[in-house]
Parts: sequence; structure tokens; C-alpha cells
Amino acid sequence: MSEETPTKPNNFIRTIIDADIASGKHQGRVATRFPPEPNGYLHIGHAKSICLNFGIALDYHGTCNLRFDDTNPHKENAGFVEAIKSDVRWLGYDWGDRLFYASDYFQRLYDYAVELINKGKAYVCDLTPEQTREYRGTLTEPGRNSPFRDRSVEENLDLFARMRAGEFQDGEKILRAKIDMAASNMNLRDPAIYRIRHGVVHHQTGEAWCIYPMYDFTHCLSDAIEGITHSLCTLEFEDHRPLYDWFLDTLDVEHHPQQIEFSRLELEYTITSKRKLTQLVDEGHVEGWDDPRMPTLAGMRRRGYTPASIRDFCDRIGVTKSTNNVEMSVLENCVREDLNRCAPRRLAVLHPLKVVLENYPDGQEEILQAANHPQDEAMGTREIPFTRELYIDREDFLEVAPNKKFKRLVSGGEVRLRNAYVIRCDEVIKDGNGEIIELRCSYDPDTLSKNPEGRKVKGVIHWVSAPHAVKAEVRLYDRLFNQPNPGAGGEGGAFTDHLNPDSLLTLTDCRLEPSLQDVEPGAFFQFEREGYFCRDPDRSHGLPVFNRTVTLRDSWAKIEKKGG
RNA sequence: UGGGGCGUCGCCAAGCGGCUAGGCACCGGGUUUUGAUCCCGGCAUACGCAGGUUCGAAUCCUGCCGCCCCAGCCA
Repeated sequence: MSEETPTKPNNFIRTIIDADIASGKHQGRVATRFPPEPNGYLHIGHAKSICLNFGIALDYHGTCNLRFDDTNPHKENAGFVEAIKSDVRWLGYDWGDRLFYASDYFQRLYDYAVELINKGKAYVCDLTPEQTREYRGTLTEPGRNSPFRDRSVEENLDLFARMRAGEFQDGEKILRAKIDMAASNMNLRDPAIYRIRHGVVHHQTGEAWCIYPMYDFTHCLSDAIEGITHSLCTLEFEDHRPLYDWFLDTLDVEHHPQQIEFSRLELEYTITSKRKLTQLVDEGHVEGWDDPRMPTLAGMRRRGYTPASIRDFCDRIGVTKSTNNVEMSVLENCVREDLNRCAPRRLAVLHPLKVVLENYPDGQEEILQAANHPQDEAMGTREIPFTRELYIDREDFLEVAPNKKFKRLVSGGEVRLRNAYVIRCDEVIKDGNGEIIELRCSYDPDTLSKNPEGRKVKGVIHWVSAPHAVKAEVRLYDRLFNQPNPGAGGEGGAFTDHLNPDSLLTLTDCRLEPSLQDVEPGAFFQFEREGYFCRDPDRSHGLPVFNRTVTLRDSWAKIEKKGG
């Protein structure tokens, strides 16, 4: 990363790592991994994990592997693999040559399963899924041993080999670890470690296997094989840690990584559940995984969030085991801060209102210079044409000021046109319905780059030259849900009831300054007084499309709200 | 009624026996050709509750209370 990192985040995981290094554990080595299952797109919650794992590797001069946890071919595909790789890269991280797949280890995993059987620690079970559930017991009652639990090693070896050879149907048999059916931790009640899956083509291994290892068996061994030192995962896996350790203690492995759990990110007014995000896409509530309203990295990228702002966000929210629900304002502050620093300023009128300067010569055209950034001269200037006919935003004009704090244009009043002259509104033209359709104004030729004499003009508004204006579509986004915690309330799927019907507002008659004519998709700007926007790749309507990433902080809106 | 976690300001979060960091939000004020940015100041009983140990506890002990996770041949 080229950015300077002034203060490294501190958290309990880094504290553990510091202690491990001090004590010489793992020979002082630090190796982490980011292990997504390729069954969906990465979201802001994954960003937390990516920043944690890759960030630690960077700061401790260690390594971080990208490993696809691809043990369930049913839900996975190569498209997700590619999308995930590109998202991690976009976020700013590099796994070098350490790209792995759990499926790379299928043969070794199979061998480990055989070792388990040989040690009398695994058996082939013929119980149906329903029976297995009955035998498992409940949270408060112990389970019962499977009638197949005491098969001989020879029989298990033979059966497992035949499972692999494809002699049995899906669900007919599974391989189970032999641990303790009375364990208070449900995960230890003889968990399944291999299941039979015919008829699916695995995106990496094709049809080479018809049995697939389960997560609990695969993950710890993959970590061990790769020499991972600290295996960081979310809290729901806390109960799995005894199992993680059991496999590594039972089998003959060289490394025993330490699993450490942290709490997942919850962000107000959105969801970070892959299942629910998939539902939003599948049911058409959004236009796709990269819909700018989605909390996916692809969506946020399209919305205009920068990688640096997301990394900053992850630093700020910290890493703990506490339940959390982070306010959207933290994320918004991060983008604003980054974009304020690097987004070139532009003038763009979202709700155009025609202004005619009656004392400006018809046909005359001036080229004015405007700074691309008010604080950063190095960003240079651009030229903007000034003519007799302009557009200003309808929200910047009111016939009479609602209060003395209002400093935009009013009838008979003056206002500064940003980077140009001071104008006065002389006449308001309305149509038959009383709708204001045009303003007749006059400009003060002696106010370019200097204040008028004898009076002060407080307001500054943005504008564009009508004959030069670029027509564009602008999409304004708001929160996807209207509830702070739409995902709460269990797995009922009722979260879609909380979708915000106004999460997208499309403006199709916007006018931009000419320099915005041919900018690349992804290019970002601050439209002065409006917010940060970026060019969308969509060209289907013929008009350029801009997405609003986030508004500017708006203290006027607060004053208005208070004033009534 | 089993097991595993969590509970410090509105939201995050430091702290690990000796004046409760910081960020976001919010509230004032200053600068300003973006009501932006930037700058200054404020947020004086916030350590879940109740006991206990101690000269001293958010930090240690005990007991409560609240919330989350676990009964996939998902990860």
C-alpha cells in the first residue's frame, strides 16, 4: 500500500500475536489467510476480515493467503471465484503466489480421513439425515450412539473407499468423526466429515470426486497444511474451535494453528448476510450484485466508494468480540474525508432552472478559469464557459426568503455564481400554472474574482452555461432499508419488508459543465454544493450517468429542520 | 432447563488494580467565492445490576440481569 499508515490499529488479536512473537511461538512467524467460499460476492463484512488478515500480514512482515473454501460445489461457481479475486485486489491487497483452494487438498484430506479411520476415530454411518438428527439429541439432552458407531476399522476402510468409488447414493452414507454423543457442545456429537454428492461438477476438480469433506474437517487441515499461524474467523465458529483442535490433535500434522474469533460487522440500515444479499439479487429487489445500493464491494465500487475509504473504515471500527451495529455516518465520514482530499471539483445542476442575463450581450462567450480543488493548487484549473443563458438549481431560488439566514437567490436579491459574477434577479417568469420557468437577471461585470463595492453578497450558488451544458442522468441513492437493523428478527426473510422504497431517485434532466463530457466510468468528482459523484459504466440511455456516492455534510439542512 | 460468548458516552472503541484514550455523531464559535473543507471549544455520575476483596476496582471474587450463537449430510 502506498498510503501512509500513521497509527496502526491495536486490537486483542494483535495483542495475542505480539505475545506469540515475544514467546517465540511459530518461530516468530505470522501467517494468516482470507478464506471465502465462492458462493456469492464479497461485502463490507468481508472487507473487515480482509483488512484484518492482510493488514496483520503486512504489519508483521508475514504472509496472507487467499484460499477458497470450496467444499460445497452445489452453491459455488467459477464466476464467484473471479469476482472475489478482483474485489480483494481492488481493495488493495495482494496475495502474490499464495492463491489456494481447499479443493487443492482433496487427496490429502482423503488420506487424513483414512488415518482417522485407522485410528478408530471415524466411522461410516448409514443413518438417514432424519435419523441422524434424532440421534443427535437436543441442546439439553445428550445424543445416542449411532448403531454403526462400532464398525471395525477394516469395514470402515472398505466402506469409505466404496463411498469414494461411487458405489453409494447421495445421503446413503456419511463418514463421521467418533467423538462424544453426550458432549454439551453439539459440534462434538460425532460430526459428519464427508458426504456423498453425485452429479455436480466442481468448478476446480470437475467430476474427480463424488465425496466432499465438510468445513470443520477441511478448514483446520487446510490451515495446517499452509502453515497458517493465526486462523481468524467470526464468533459463530467459537463453538467449533474444540473440533478444530480435536482434528489437529488427533491427526499427525506438523502445524497447529490457533483459531481466534472476532465479532462480525453489523452496519446500520443494511445487511451483511450472504444469504439475504443473494435473495435481494435473485428476487430483483436490486439490479444485481453490483447495484450501488448493495453493501457488496462491487456495489460500493460502482457507487464511488474508494478502496482507501473502506480500509480506513475497517481501521476505525476496530476488532473485538462485542456485538456491534456501526452507524452509517462512520462509513460516510470515511468516504467524504478521502474524496474531499482527492476529488476534482465540478459544477453540475441537478434540477435546472433557466436564467437569462439581460445585460449580457447575446452571443458573447467568456472562458473562465476555475480551480479543481480549493485547497490543493497542484490539482490545477479547468475552463468553464460563461454566456447569457445559464442554468441554476431550482432549490437555489425562492421568490421570498423564508428567513434572514437564507442566502441563496431571491426576487430582487443578489447571489454569487461560483467562479463567476454576482447576479441579481430582476424578474420571475411563470407558466400558466404559476410554475417558475425562468429568471430574468442582470450580472455585475465588476465582480469577477472580486467582491462588489459597497455591499456584501453572502450566497454562492453553482451554475452551468445553457448552450454548453452536458445533459446527464444522475442517480441519487439513499439507504437500502428504512430500519437500523433490518436483518434482526431471525431467518423469516421478513427483512425485505424493511426495504426503503426511495432508495433510488433517478434524475434524467441534469446539466453538467462541459468538462464532464467524456469522463471514464469510475471517474469521481465533487459536484460543488451537492456531493461526491462518479461516472457509472451504464451507457444504455445515451446520456452519461453519474452516481451520487454521498452528499456533502449539510449544516443548512439542519438549520432548516430546526427553523421549521 | 445444556454449552459457548458479549455487556465502557447516541454509535464504534482504548483500557488488563492507582487521574475512564480516541474516532463518528451532536452542540457552540472562527475562516471561507462550496451553508463544503479547515480551525477552536463543548459533550462536567458512560464502565449492565448487587454485593465482596483492597488504602484504592471498569479492571480481582461471588451472585444476578439482559442480549447473541449452537440441535445442516452449509460455511
